[in-house]
Amino acid sequence: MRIGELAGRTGVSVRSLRYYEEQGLLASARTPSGQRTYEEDAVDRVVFLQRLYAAGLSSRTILELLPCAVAPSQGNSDAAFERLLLERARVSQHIDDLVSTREALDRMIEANRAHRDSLAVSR
Amino acid sequence: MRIGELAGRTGVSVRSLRYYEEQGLLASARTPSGQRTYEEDAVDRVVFLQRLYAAGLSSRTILELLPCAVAPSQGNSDAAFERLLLERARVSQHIDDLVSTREALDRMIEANRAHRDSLAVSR
DNA sequence: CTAGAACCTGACACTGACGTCAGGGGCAAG
DNA sequence: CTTGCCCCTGACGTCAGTGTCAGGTTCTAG
Repeated sequence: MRIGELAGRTGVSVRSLRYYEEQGLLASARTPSGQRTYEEDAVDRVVFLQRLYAAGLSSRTILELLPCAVAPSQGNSDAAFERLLLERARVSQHIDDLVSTREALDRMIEANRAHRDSLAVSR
Repeated sequence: MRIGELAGRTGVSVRSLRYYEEQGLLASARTPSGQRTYEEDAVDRVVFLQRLYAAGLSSRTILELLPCAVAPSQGNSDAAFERLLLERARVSQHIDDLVSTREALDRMIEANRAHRDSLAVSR
Protein backbone atom coordinates (compact mmCIF):
# COMPACT_ATOMS: atom_id res chain seq x y z
CA MET A 1 0.00 0.00 0.00
CA ARG A 2 1.12 3.60 -0.43
CA ILE A 3 1.74 6.08 2.33
CA GLY A 4 -1.65 7.75 2.16
CA GLU A 5 -3.47 4.52 2.79
CA LEU A 6 -1.16 3.60 5.65
CA ALA A 7 -1.81 6.99 7.16
CA GLY A 8 -5.55 6.53 6.79
CA ARG A 9 -5.54 3.09 8.33
CA THR A 10 -3.40 4.03 11.31
CA GLY A 11 -4.71 7.51 11.94
CA VAL A 12 -1.16 8.84 11.73
CA SER A 13 -0.26 11.73 9.47
CA VAL A 14 1.75 11.22 6.31
CA ARG A 15 4.28 13.63 7.72
CA SER A 16 4.75 11.48 10.79
CA LEU A 17 5.21 8.31 8.78
CA ARG A 18 7.98 9.94 6.81
CA TYR A 19 9.48 11.12 10.09
CA TYR A 20 9.42 7.58 11.50
CA GLU A 21 11.28 6.39 8.46
CA GLU A 22 13.80 9.18 8.85
CA GLN A 23 14.36 7.99 12.42
CA GLY A 24 14.94 4.45 11.26
CA LEU A 25 11.76 3.12 12.87
CA LEU A 26 9.78 2.23 9.78
CA ALA A 27 11.16 0.84 6.54
CA SER A 28 9.56 1.17 3.15
CA ALA A 29 10.20 -0.25 -0.26
CA ARG A 30 10.24 2.20 -3.12
CA THR A 31 8.66 2.02 -6.53
CA PRO A 32 10.96 2.87 -9.44
CA SER A 33 9.57 6.37 -9.34
CA GLY A 34 10.48 6.72 -5.69
CA GLN A 35 7.12 6.35 -4.02
CA ARG A 36 7.03 4.54 -0.70
CA THR A 37 5.38 1.14 -0.55
CA TYR A 38 4.37 -0.77 2.57
CA GLU A 39 3.36 -4.31 3.42
CA GLU A 40 0.39 -5.15 5.58
CA ASP A 41 2.49 -5.57 8.70
CA ALA A 42 3.44 -1.91 8.55
CA VAL A 43 0.05 -1.14 10.07
CA ASP A 44 0.86 -3.08 13.22
CA ARG A 45 4.29 -1.59 13.32
CA VAL A 46 2.95 1.93 13.22
CA VAL A 47 0.37 1.18 15.90
CA PHE A 48 3.17 -0.22 18.02
CA LEU A 49 5.27 2.89 17.49
CA GLN A 50 2.34 5.09 18.45
CA ARG A 51 1.95 3.10 21.62
CA LEU A 52 5.55 3.62 22.61
CA TYR A 53 5.46 7.29 21.73
CA ALA A 54 2.37 7.66 23.88
CA ALA A 55 4.26 6.00 26.70
CA GLY A 56 6.83 8.75 26.51
CA LEU A 57 9.62 6.92 24.76
CA SER A 58 11.72 8.95 22.36
CA SER A 59 12.57 7.96 18.82
CA ARG A 60 16.08 7.18 19.86
CA THR A 61 14.97 4.95 22.69
CA ILE A 62 12.49 3.11 20.52
CA LEU A 63 15.20 2.59 17.95
CA GLU A 64 17.42 1.05 20.58
CA LEU A 65 14.94 -1.54 21.72
CA LEU A 66 13.46 -2.26 18.32
CA PRO A 67 15.73 -5.25 17.70
CA CYS A 68 14.01 -6.98 20.62
CA ALA A 69 10.59 -6.24 19.23
CA VAL A 70 11.28 -7.24 15.70
CA ALA A 71 13.45 -10.29 16.06
CA PRO A 72 13.40 -11.95 19.46
CA SER A 73 14.69 -14.95 17.57
CA GLN A 74 18.26 -13.84 17.22
CA GLY A 75 20.77 -12.99 19.88
CA ASN A 76 19.81 -9.39 20.31
CA SER A 77 22.43 -7.20 21.81
CA ASP A 78 22.38 -7.15 25.57
CA ALA A 79 22.14 -3.40 25.32
CA ALA A 80 18.76 -3.60 23.60
CA PHE A 81 17.46 -6.02 26.20
CA GLU A 82 18.74 -3.85 29.02
CA ARG A 83 17.02 -0.90 27.37
CA LEU A 84 13.83 -2.87 27.31
CA LEU A 85 13.97 -3.67 31.01
CA LEU A 86 14.85 -0.09 31.81
CA GLU A 87 11.95 1.35 29.86
CA ARG A 88 9.62 -1.17 31.40
CA ALA A 89 10.68 0.16 34.78
CA ARG A 90 10.25 3.74 33.63
CA VAL A 91 6.72 3.09 32.42
CA SER A 92 5.91 1.32 35.65
CA GLN A 93 7.20 4.23 37.68
CA HIS A 94 5.19 6.61 35.58
CA ILE A 95 2.06 4.56 36.19
CA ASP A 96 2.63 4.75 39.93
CA ASP A 97 3.06 8.50 39.73
CA LEU A 98 -0.11 8.88 37.74
CA VAL A 99 -2.07 6.71 40.12
CA SER A 100 -1.09 8.83 43.06
CA THR A 101 -1.82 11.96 41.09
CA ARG A 102 -5.24 10.57 40.29
CA GLU A 103 -5.79 10.00 43.98
CA ALA A 104 -4.90 13.61 44.64
CA LEU A 105 -7.40 14.69 42.01
CA ASP A 106 -10.02 12.44 43.56
CA ARG A 107 -9.49 14.09 46.92
CA MET A 108 -9.94 17.48 45.30
CA ILE A 109 -13.06 16.30 43.54
CA GLU A 110 -14.47 14.94 46.76
CA ALA A 111 -13.75 18.14 48.67
CA ASN A 112 -15.36 20.24 45.99
CA ARG A 113 -18.32 17.98 45.57
CA ALA A 114 -18.94 18.01 49.30
CA HIS A 115 -19.00 21.76 49.35
CA ARG A 116 -21.17 22.00 46.28
CA ASP A 117 -23.65 19.64 47.88
CA SER A 118 -23.76 21.67 51.05
CA LEU A 119 -24.35 24.73 48.96
CA ALA A 120 -27.18 23.02 47.18
CA VAL A 121 -28.74 22.13 50.51
CA SER A 122 -28.52 25.65 51.83
CA ARG A 123 -30.20 27.08 48.79
CA MET B 1 12.12 32.51 51.96
CA ARG B 2 13.73 33.68 48.76
CA ILE B 3 13.55 31.96 45.40
CA GLY B 4 16.86 30.14 45.73
CA GLU B 5 15.80 28.40 48.88
CA LEU B 6 12.43 27.45 47.44
CA ALA B 7 14.21 25.99 44.45
CA GLY B 8 16.54 24.03 46.69
CA ARG B 9 13.75 22.66 48.84
CA THR B 10 11.57 21.59 45.95
CA GLY B 11 14.23 20.44 43.53
CA VAL B 12 12.81 22.78 40.91
CA SER B 13 14.99 25.26 39.07
CA VAL B 14 14.81 28.98 39.77
CA ARG B 15 13.93 29.46 36.12
CA SER B 16 10.93 27.18 36.46
CA LEU B 17 9.65 28.97 39.55
CA ARG B 18 9.72 32.27 37.70
CA TYR B 19 7.98 30.57 34.80
CA TYR B 20 5.24 29.27 37.10
CA GLU B 21 4.68 32.79 38.37
CA GLU B 22 4.55 34.09 34.82
CA GLN B 23 1.84 31.53 34.12
CA GLY B 24 -0.15 32.67 37.15
CA LEU B 25 0.39 29.41 39.02
CA LEU B 26 2.56 30.64 41.86
CA ALA B 27 2.31 33.98 43.60
CA SER B 28 5.13 35.76 45.39
CA ALA B 29 5.41 38.80 47.57
CA ARG B 30 8.18 41.22 46.69
CA THR B 31 10.69 42.99 48.89
CA PRO B 32 11.05 46.74 48.31
CA SER B 33 14.00 45.95 46.09
CA GLY B 34 11.91 43.62 43.97
CA GLN B 35 13.12 40.27 45.17
CA ARG B 36 10.56 37.46 45.37
CA THR B 37 9.53 36.21 48.79
CA TYR B 38 7.62 33.03 49.57
CA GLU B 39 5.76 31.59 52.54
CA GLU B 40 6.20 28.03 53.73
CA ASP B 41 3.15 26.79 51.87
CA ALA B 42 4.78 27.63 48.57
CA VAL B 43 6.77 24.43 48.94
CA ASP B 44 3.63 22.32 48.86
CA ARG B 45 2.21 24.35 46.04
CA VAL B 46 5.29 23.79 43.90
CA VAL B 47 5.30 20.08 44.62
CA PHE B 48 1.65 19.99 43.61
CA LEU B 49 2.39 21.82 40.38
CA GLN B 50 5.19 19.38 39.60
CA ARG B 51 2.80 16.52 40.11
CA LEU B 52 0.30 17.92 37.66
CA TYR B 53 2.96 18.76 35.10
CA ALA B 54 4.24 15.21 35.38
CA ALA B 55 0.71 14.00 34.72
CA GLY B 56 0.79 15.83 31.44
CA LEU B 57 -1.34 18.84 32.30
CA SER B 58 -0.39 22.10 30.65
CA SER B 59 0.07 25.39 32.45
CA ARG B 60 -3.20 26.64 31.04
CA THR B 61 -5.10 23.60 32.23
CA ILE B 62 -3.58 23.74 35.69
CA LEU B 63 -4.49 27.40 35.87
CA GLU B 64 -8.07 26.56 35.06
CA LEU B 65 -8.54 24.02 37.81
CA LEU B 66 -6.44 25.78 40.39
CA PRO B 67 -9.45 27.48 42.00
CA CYS B 68 -10.70 24.06 43.01
CA ALA B 69 -7.36 23.13 44.52
CA VAL B 70 -6.80 26.32 46.41
CA ALA B 71 -10.26 27.19 47.70
CA PRO B 72 -12.75 24.37 47.72
CA SER B 73 -14.56 26.49 50.23
CA GLN B 74 -16.07 28.97 47.86
CA GLY B 75 -18.42 28.38 45.00
CA ASN B 76 -15.83 27.64 42.40
CA SER B 77 -16.92 28.14 38.87
CA ASP B 78 -18.57 25.13 37.38
CA ALA B 79 -16.05 25.37 34.58
CA ALA B 80 -13.17 24.71 36.95
CA PHE B 81 -14.94 21.73 38.46
CA GLU B 82 -15.74 20.36 35.02
CA ARG B 83 -12.11 20.81 34.11
CA LEU B 84 -11.17 18.83 37.17
CA LEU B 85 -13.43 15.92 36.27
CA LEU B 86 -12.22 15.99 32.71
CA GLU B 87 -8.55 15.89 33.67
CA ARG B 88 -9.23 13.13 36.11
CA ALA B 89 -10.66 11.13 33.22
CA ARG B 90 -7.71 12.01 31.03
CA VAL B 91 -5.23 10.80 33.63
CA SER B 92 -7.24 7.64 34.11
CA GLN B 93 -7.24 6.96 30.40
CA HIS B 94 -3.52 7.57 30.27
CA ILE B 95 -2.97 5.08 33.07
CA ASP B 96 -4.93 2.45 31.17
CA ASP B 97 -2.87 3.10 28.06
CA LEU B 98 0.35 2.80 29.99
CA VAL B 99 -0.75 -0.40 31.65
CA SER B 100 -1.46 -2.03 28.34
CA THR B 101 1.82 -0.72 26.97
CA ARG B 102 3.57 -2.23 29.93
CA GLU B 103 1.90 -5.53 29.17
CA ALA B 104 3.19 -5.31 25.63
CA LEU B 105 6.69 -4.68 26.96
CA ASP B 106 6.32 -7.62 29.32
CA ARG B 107 5.44 -9.87 26.43
CA MET B 108 8.51 -8.69 24.59
CA ILE B 109 10.66 -9.22 27.64
CA GLU B 110 9.29 -12.71 28.10
CA ALA B 111 9.86 -13.62 24.45
CA ASN B 112 13.41 -12.35 24.58
CA ARG B 113 14.19 -13.92 27.90
CA ALA B 114 12.93 -17.27 26.67
CA HIS B 115 15.22 -17.13 23.70
CA ARG B 116 18.18 -15.97 25.73
CA ASP B 117 17.68 -18.85 28.14
CA SER B 118 17.54 -21.35 25.33
CA LEU B 119 20.73 -19.89 23.97
CA ALA B 120 22.36 -20.20 27.35
CA VAL B 121 21.41 -23.86 27.49
CA SER B 122 22.78 -24.59 24.06
CA ARG B 123 26.13 -23.07 24.91
C1' DC C 1 -4.64 14.04 -23.16
C1' DT C 2 -5.67 16.37 -19.17
C1' DA C 3 -7.37 17.51 -14.60
C1' DG C 4 -6.77 16.55 -10.12
C1' DA C 5 -5.35 13.73 -6.46
C1' DA C 6 -1.45 11.74 -4.30
C1' DC C 7 3.38 11.58 -3.92
C1' DC C 8 8.37 13.38 -3.50
C1' DT C 9 12.27 16.35 -1.04
C1' DG C 10 13.64 20.18 1.54
C1' DA C 11 13.05 23.58 4.68
C1' DC C 12 11.05 26.59 7.85
C1' DA C 13 7.27 27.28 11.75
C1' DC C 14 5.34 25.96 15.96
C1' DT C 15 4.45 24.51 20.75
C1' DG C 16 5.78 24.32 25.84
C1' DA C 17 8.60 23.95 29.58
C1' DC C 18 12.74 25.16 30.41
C1' DG C 19 18.25 26.35 29.78
C1' DT C 20 21.23 29.97 29.36
C1' DC C 21 23.35 34.33 28.63
C1' DA C 22 23.68 39.41 29.06
C1' DG C 23 23.66 43.36 31.73
C1' DG C 24 22.62 45.21 35.99
C1' DG C 25 21.12 45.66 41.24
C1' DG C 26 21.06 43.94 46.35
C1' DC C 27 23.27 42.47 50.40
C1' DA C 28 26.18 40.02 53.97
C1' DA C 29 31.05 39.09 55.47
C1' DG C 30 35.70 40.28 55.77
C1' DC D 1 34.88 49.11 50.30
C1' DT D 2 34.87 45.16 47.81
C1' DT D 3 34.44 40.43 46.99
C1' DG D 4 31.16 37.08 46.04
C1' DC D 5 26.77 35.25 45.93
C1' DC D 6 22.00 35.74 45.09
C1' DC D 7 18.56 38.20 42.74
C1' DC D 8 16.24 40.92 38.76
C1' DT D 9 14.35 41.41 33.64
C1' DG D 10 14.54 40.36 28.91
C1' DA D 11 15.54 37.66 25.26
C1' DC D 12 17.13 34.09 22.55
C1' DG D 13 18.23 28.82 22.30
C1' DT D 14 16.69 23.92 22.70
C1' DC D 15 14.28 19.62 21.81
C1' DA D 16 10.93 16.48 19.55
C1' DG D 17 7.27 15.54 17.03
C1' DT D 18 4.48 17.60 13.63
C1' DG D 19 2.26 21.16 10.62
C1' DT D 20 2.83 23.48 6.52
C1' DC D 21 4.46 25.50 2.37
C1' DA D 22 7.05 25.46 -2.02
C1' DG D 23 8.21 23.53 -6.22
C1' DG D 24 8.14 19.61 -8.74
C1' DT D 25 6.90 14.51 -10.30
C1' DT D 26 3.63 10.54 -10.70
C1' DC D 27 -0.52 8.16 -10.84
C1' DT D 28 -5.47 7.60 -11.98
C1' DA D 29 -9.94 8.62 -13.98
C1' DG D 30 -12.57 10.52 -17.51
